[in-house]
Amino acid sequence: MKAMFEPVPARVAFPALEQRILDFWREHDVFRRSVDERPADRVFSFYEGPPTANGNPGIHHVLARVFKDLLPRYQTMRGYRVSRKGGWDTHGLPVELEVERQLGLRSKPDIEAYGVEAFNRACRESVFRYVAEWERMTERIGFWVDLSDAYVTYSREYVESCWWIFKRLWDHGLMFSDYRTTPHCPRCETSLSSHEIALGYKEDTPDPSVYVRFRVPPSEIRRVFGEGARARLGSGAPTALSGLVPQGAQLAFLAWTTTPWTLPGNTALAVNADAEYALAAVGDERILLAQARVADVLNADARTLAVVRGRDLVGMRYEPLYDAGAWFGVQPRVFRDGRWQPPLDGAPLPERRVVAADFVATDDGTGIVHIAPAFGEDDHQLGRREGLLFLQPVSLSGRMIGGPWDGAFVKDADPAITRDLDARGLLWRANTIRHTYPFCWRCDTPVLYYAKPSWYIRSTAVRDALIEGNREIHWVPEHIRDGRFGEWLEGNVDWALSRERYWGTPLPLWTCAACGATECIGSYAELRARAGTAEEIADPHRPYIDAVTFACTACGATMRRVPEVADAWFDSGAMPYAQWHYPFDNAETFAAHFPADYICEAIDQTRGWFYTLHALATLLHRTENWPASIAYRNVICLGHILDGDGLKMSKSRGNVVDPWTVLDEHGADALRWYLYTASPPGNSRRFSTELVGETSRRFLATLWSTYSFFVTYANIARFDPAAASPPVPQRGELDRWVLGELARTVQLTTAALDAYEPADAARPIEQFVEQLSNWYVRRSRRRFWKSDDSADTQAALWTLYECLVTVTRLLAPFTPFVAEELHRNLVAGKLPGARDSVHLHDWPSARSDEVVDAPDVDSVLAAYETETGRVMTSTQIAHWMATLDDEEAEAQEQEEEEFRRMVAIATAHRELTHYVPRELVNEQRSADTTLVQRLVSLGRAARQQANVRVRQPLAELVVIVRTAEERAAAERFAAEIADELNVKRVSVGDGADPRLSYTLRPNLPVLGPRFGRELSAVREALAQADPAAVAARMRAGEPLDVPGFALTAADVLVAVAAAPGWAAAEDSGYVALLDTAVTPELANEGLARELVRRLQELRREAGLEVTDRIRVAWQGDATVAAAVAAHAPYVANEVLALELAPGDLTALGPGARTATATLDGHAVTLTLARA
RNA sequence: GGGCCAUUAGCUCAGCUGGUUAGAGCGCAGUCCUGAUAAGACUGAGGUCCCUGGUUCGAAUCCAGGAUGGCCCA
Repeated sequence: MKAMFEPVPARVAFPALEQRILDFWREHDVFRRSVDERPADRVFSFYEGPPTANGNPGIHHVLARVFKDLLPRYQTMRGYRVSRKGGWDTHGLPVELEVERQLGLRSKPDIEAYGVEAFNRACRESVFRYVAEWERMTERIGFWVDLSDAYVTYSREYVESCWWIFKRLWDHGLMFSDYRTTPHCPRCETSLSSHEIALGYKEDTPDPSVYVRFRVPPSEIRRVFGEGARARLGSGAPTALSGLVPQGAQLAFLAWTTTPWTLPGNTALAVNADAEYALAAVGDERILLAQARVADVLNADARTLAVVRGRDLVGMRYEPLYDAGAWFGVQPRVFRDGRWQPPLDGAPLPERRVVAADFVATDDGTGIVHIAPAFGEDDHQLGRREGLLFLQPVSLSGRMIGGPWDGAFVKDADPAITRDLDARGLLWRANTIRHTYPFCWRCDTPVLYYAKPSWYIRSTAVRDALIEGNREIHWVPEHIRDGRFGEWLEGNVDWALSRERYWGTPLPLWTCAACGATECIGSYAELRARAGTAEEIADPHRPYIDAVTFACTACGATMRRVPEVADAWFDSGAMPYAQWHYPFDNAETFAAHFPADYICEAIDQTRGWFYTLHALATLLHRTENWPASIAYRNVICLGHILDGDGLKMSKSRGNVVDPWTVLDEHGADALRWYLYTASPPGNSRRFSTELVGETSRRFLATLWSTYSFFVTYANIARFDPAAASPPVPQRGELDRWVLGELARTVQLTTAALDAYEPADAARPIEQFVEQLSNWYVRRSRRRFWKSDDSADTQAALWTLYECLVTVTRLLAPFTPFVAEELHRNLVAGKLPGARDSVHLHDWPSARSDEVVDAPDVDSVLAAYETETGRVMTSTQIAHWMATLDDEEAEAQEQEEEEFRRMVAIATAHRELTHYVPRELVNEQRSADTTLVQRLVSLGRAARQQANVRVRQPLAELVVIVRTAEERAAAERFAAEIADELNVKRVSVGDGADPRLSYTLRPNLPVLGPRFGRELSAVREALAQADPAAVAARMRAGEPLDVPGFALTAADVLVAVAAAPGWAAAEDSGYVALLDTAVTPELANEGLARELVRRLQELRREAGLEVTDRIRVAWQGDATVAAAVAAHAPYVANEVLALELAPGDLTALGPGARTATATLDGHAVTLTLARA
């Protein structure tokens, strides 16, 4: 007869197993079926944050993808349809940089010379360079995502959806252009948005730290410090300043900067109006700087001559470090009426002067800030407010324009400028500081702050809505919501959108050079109509789109597209709409999937994708009656993977672990399980291949060996899962215990997954498998294969089967491969209604089924439809049951009838709604088992102390527990403890035992609240009391005799220890006392067990099957003979011997196997042969 | 300079709202058990619960300050 289950080897190579499962999924189209079989009107929406495929995937990508995979698999099993549309992020600087490297281009002029058309073609070809690697990794780790239908951000349709968004924002005044200071990458020659800047900060960056003199001209010295000049001191008393700067002495403001290259652009100095500034004398020279900085900045011999307020310095003029005219090719500009414009013809340029600004602090530098409106953000604002001169002697590529260092990169000009100032006596001090400075997150070039025109999205207009919407988002970990993300939203600034680049979504803005009019185009049809062309827009990218022009409606001149493309983050934020080409297509699909129920990325996306999704959803919500103001409801924000030294893995550090080394060695399930269980998802985690291997051995191998054990004995016992299972109440105590643990595991795991806490969901499974293997199976071993009671064997097999099948379902989202393997052998084809894949089944539900007499399913379904007019599928029933908990059921009493009916249906469909009755959860039973395990553990410890092996039977074990309930439990489970510890009798001691000594400890949780401050006195009194007497009164239930305090048994804890002569182990008040005396009778029995063990070993050495019967011959001394004589039936039964005879070694004929051994000090020769 | 997170055994991590003697897995040492046998169990060594104050009868836990690391922002 063919075995019910395929035999399972005790060891397995998981990577090879996983390959077979992958083949199975592919051949049987399991992923697609798992989606399509779920009702189309029950959508769980998942958004894939698009990765870029122009680099090799690393272990951190695996991390994100396995967490992305988990919840869609789970929700599918909960009855939802979870379509998983893949996506690829294809635009942006990373792609351009890669292509520049390939083509040997070094700058934008190089690209222009090479040709934008060819360049963009190369970009398009390069974005999928590693796509095969990505697909291979994605499939290998079991991330189910539909890459065949992935959205591609460069596609014509995707770009058009982006245009539609731009148009909506434009129409509602949410896009604008302004001349502003933005972080600028001089190599990429484009702006970086604030979230990009956030990616590139580097700590400990060395930069020059220079203190520079800004000389005050003699005329100005005379004006301020000459005859009759006055300034207010801190006290307010007027003090004559005249004479403090002698005739002919030099006077200078001292300012500090870390960017000498901005000094040629200096047009003002800023002071804090309220701060105190010192006029200090250093030799003959006079220096002005913040009073608070004098000690740090000036030499020790400097003297403070006077102190004035910053506001007294405002308006003072100083000499330019470099004359505006010295910079050939640089056009001076001015701020007039708050706007940046060319100077009026013939009008003098604004003079360099001192201005007041709130941002000036006096805790570093000199309290006097060098202002270059062409560079810093604060400087630019100040220039606008104060009408300052604007000089920008630096090109967009970061090179000096004109002057002595024409063409030098600014960072290279720093030392030259410093030397020049030194030579001219203008340098006070120069050295190097280390601070945090932003670098371009892609090309690692230091970012320059640089004023230039840019396009913006007015996200500040919806700042409150962004914050409001964020409250509705469930963040894991929770602190991100109000912490990192919330604070980011609070400090929201307008989104600098434009990039002066090539390979990106072109901004659909056309401007008229003649009159300045701007139009935004929202679709290709609109553009064709506007341009009056019948020709389709085949490719919306540059340069083709730049060629489309049309006449300005205002003045009739030609309108041309602005040169910029969009920040690629805009593309990613647009994916909820653009992935479906909404609103041009798929309006229903979009509506069904917006907002996402779940997204998941690493924490570095807080200012990236998490933000752009949220920002665009909020902005679009502003423009119309949008379905929802948030783009996602639940988000798991993953911590980074760190290397063994706790450093972030990154390509630039070269410490990236190749996922394939882990996958090939330990397999995807081990890696997945490790990532889920190692730490909560938000924590950063150290990673090593060894840790994954440990997971594999500890968890997967344990599960596998339990599974292998089951299959071995189920086949022997002809177990048939299609037969009727024995009712749980008729099974053994151990069975009911393990099923209770199982039900609790289902509850815990389900609740944790519903809360988006994968680690909390996985850990109970791990604990359950451990208990299943190391307690249930171990305790039940004999029941499986040597039971005289076939009903008991069946009960054990059924229980283990149910546990394994349910664990398989629970594991399906976590470790989809091994779950599938077990399902394929244990369930598929073995049960009516069983599916060929575990991933097509429903999630186990832990709820009650009151209705036992289930009517025919079809008739119930029909009746349900007739009565309610609604159609119910079995999947829906399963979901309904899984989500409805008791409270809800009570609250919906009016639906009781409907509930009952559905329970009936679900019960009839038991193979679909895999079902673990929650009544099985029995806290008492769980606690009892924990107690038994604890006492057994103590018993082993006692044996260890006495140095008596477990195989040697002993007469008695006395256990002592702490409470009456535990006492009852210990008595009830005495036989089990005796069996596990190989003792003849287990008794429960009461502490009065003379073999014990006592110690008393106060029960602090009880006493603390009652006595508070007096507690130490109580302790003292207790320490003085006679422990044995107190213990005696406690047992008697009398008030305790502790002077001064009325204490009862509940107030005191008694610990006991063994008196000499007994082996004892104690832990937390639990005691195991072992009678270590070995009588000749016990020794005899111990020897018999030694014989069994040696014979079993011999069976295995002989390669016998588990069920083979044997004949045994033995030789030994009188002691051995006595042992055999006393225990022959036992020995024969244990080793399946039909014959157990003393004597001749060769009597058993050829094929016999012989071994000699010294057992318990007695020489024995054993021979066995197949019967 | 600011924010968030972390800091518990050699390593990776638990430790709930304060309460008895702070735990697990791995590693190490030893012992044992076993038709689950290249598994498993037990015992042991290994801890300043990052530091300093405070609150409290009592702090790994709460509060304040600091240190170190990671991330983020300026």
